[in-house]
Amino acid sequence: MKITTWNINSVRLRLSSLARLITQVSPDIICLQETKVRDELFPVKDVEALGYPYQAISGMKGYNGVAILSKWPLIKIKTKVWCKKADCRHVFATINKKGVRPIEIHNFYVPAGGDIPDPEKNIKFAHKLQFLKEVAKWQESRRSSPSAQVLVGDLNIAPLPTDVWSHKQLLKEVSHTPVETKALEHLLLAGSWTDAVREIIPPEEPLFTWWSYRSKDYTKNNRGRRLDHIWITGTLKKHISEIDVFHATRGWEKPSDHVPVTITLAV
DNA sequence: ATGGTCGCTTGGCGA
Repeated sequence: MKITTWNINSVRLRLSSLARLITQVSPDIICLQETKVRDELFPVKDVEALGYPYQAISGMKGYNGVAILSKWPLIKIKTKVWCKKADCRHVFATINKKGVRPIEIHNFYVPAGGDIPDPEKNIKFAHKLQFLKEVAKWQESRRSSPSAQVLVGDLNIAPLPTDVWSHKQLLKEVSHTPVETKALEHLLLAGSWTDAVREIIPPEEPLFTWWSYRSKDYTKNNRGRRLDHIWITGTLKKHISEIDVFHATRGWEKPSDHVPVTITLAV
């Protein structure tokens, strides 16, 4: 089972990129973030034609939006409201493929948090921390639920020193501040998750999934960050067969600033 | 230290 997560930054603008990704990676499940489209306008038919008839979508006009596209039936589709905002940042469902045990999959788009890493001065940063706190609390309360779970998404935090181009220079930048990386660690522990990507790619090795648009040539200084994650529960740990960060998309025409990350599970 | 670029919409916000 191949599961891909990708912050696509507008699903309508990048349908052809999605098609190209599918040709090259052929995932069973694709989790998108920043779809930026209301559900009524989601390109359901186009996505069906690409081979994904089962879709769990949660979108709004202009901002945010998440979607799970699947080759296999999705059951128990749900969304959650966090921080009392119905801002389409979390959709989850159970993958119900014949002959495979059900896997619950969570797709998150964590608030980016603005520019100033101080919750007193920056309401967006306060929102980000509150969001992580609420999700962690929820995870603690449902520890006994499905044993096979996957959590993916744009978590907007690069936790390890090797998840950013310069640990030292980014310690005061939103996405890599200690308060955020601690909050993410707390969430990871709260749900008893394993960082599947770092199980395969050694933590010593720099690894990025996002490069800012605000640079002429992203390859030149390689100033990236690992903001996109795949976490799994313990029972799936022994089934990881591959992790792929599909860097190529960042060099495509009209790229998203994030690249897809894929896990292959031998289930 | 600052500004740099996108996408959704057409002025300005969010990333």
